[in-house]
Amino acid sequence: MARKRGQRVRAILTAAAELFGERGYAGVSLEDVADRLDVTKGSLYYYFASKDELVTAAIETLGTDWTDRLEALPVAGSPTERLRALLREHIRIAVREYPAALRMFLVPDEWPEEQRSRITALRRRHDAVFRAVLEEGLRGGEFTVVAVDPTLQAMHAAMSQAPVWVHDDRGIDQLADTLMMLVGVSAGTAA
Amino acid sequence: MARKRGQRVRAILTAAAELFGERGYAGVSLEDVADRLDVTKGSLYYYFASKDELVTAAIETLGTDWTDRLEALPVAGSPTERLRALLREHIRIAVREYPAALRMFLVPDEWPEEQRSRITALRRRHDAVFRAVLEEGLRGGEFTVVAVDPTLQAMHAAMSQAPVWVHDDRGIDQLADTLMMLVGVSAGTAA
DNA sequence: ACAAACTTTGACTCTTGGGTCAAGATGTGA
DNA sequence: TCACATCTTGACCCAAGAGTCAAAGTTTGT
Repeated sequence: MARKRGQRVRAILTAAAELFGERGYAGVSLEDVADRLDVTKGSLYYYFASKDELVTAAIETLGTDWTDRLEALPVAGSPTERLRALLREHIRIAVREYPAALRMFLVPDEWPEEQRSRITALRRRHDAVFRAVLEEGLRGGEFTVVAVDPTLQAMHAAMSQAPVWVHDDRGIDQLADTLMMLVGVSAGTAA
Repeated sequence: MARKRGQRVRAILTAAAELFGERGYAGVSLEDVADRLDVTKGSLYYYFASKDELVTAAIETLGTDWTDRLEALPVAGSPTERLRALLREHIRIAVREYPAALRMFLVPDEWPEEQRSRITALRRRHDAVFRAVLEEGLRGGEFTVVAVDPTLQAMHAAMSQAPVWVHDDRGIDQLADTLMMLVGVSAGTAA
């Protein structure tokens, strides 16, 4: 009963996340979402009070899943190894599973105010995973950066757009290695 | 006569580029564009057959203008100096004038073939400016990269998203210096 | 001054999309 | 089987926005 409802909600959120990821907030109608689920628009309103609410929930689900998986990576190894593993995994998820999710996180200005702040919160948690490793590497002298924030922002920007031009494992590794340059670690270096 | 028409068209494209740059394709109506020019929507249809056509032309204007400005930068100096200048100028334009340009360049996926190829051509020309300096720096041993393409892609991704989190001159400089790390040049180094 | 060409208007059509809701369909439990 | 709760539907409302067009306004050349 309550479980069934949960599954239904989940299915809706998955469909919504895919579509909004592909075409952005204004580019997707609730009819589109309903069509993909083979139901009618009215049905969606039984579960969500508005388009905004649906979209917020969809982003939240996607963002939470994503961060969970990054946090689940092994904590062993040097900062260099761990950062590289994080980058690889992040790019892999982006490329393989949410190839179009980028627009969702990319375009906060377009979204209603309430949604914006929740996305920001998600991002912060996501960001913290990378920040922790980066700062550890800095303390240990393993990494060098101009400043922490722009470094993280640049990493995320590049990873978010990766699906546009990265398609195979080699591309994933190359991009991860390229981004390691941002912390002053060259590809050959096994610090 | 023909000149007058050209000026009018340019005025429309400028207004359109600004608006679409701010809020994206779906977020701007032709009424919005008309309002900014103190004319009515019908008037725009005298110059452009459709919203798509207007937007494509606006993107072309924006892209051409942008690349022109990068190409106009002084050619003197080492690759390091020139690349840094390019990055700074690019970020400055993105942050100050076309905060949502990225969005415009991402939309084309579903657009008609003709418009898409024009935009692709723009991108290639834009990319070539950076590629030339990067390759020169590599030949001279000044730069080190994992691979040229992911490096350029990462740079552009970061710069395109800069408007989201960069707001002042200090941020612009920091980001430019951060991106120099991608080619193996640390902030302090004046190669 | 006048006609021809050019430009702008505003009212109009049509479609799309967010949101509502009463009525029907499908369970679920006793 | 009956009653109650849980979905689902499809018709409907309303607003916004793309696109059209005849008529009015403005230039321009002669």
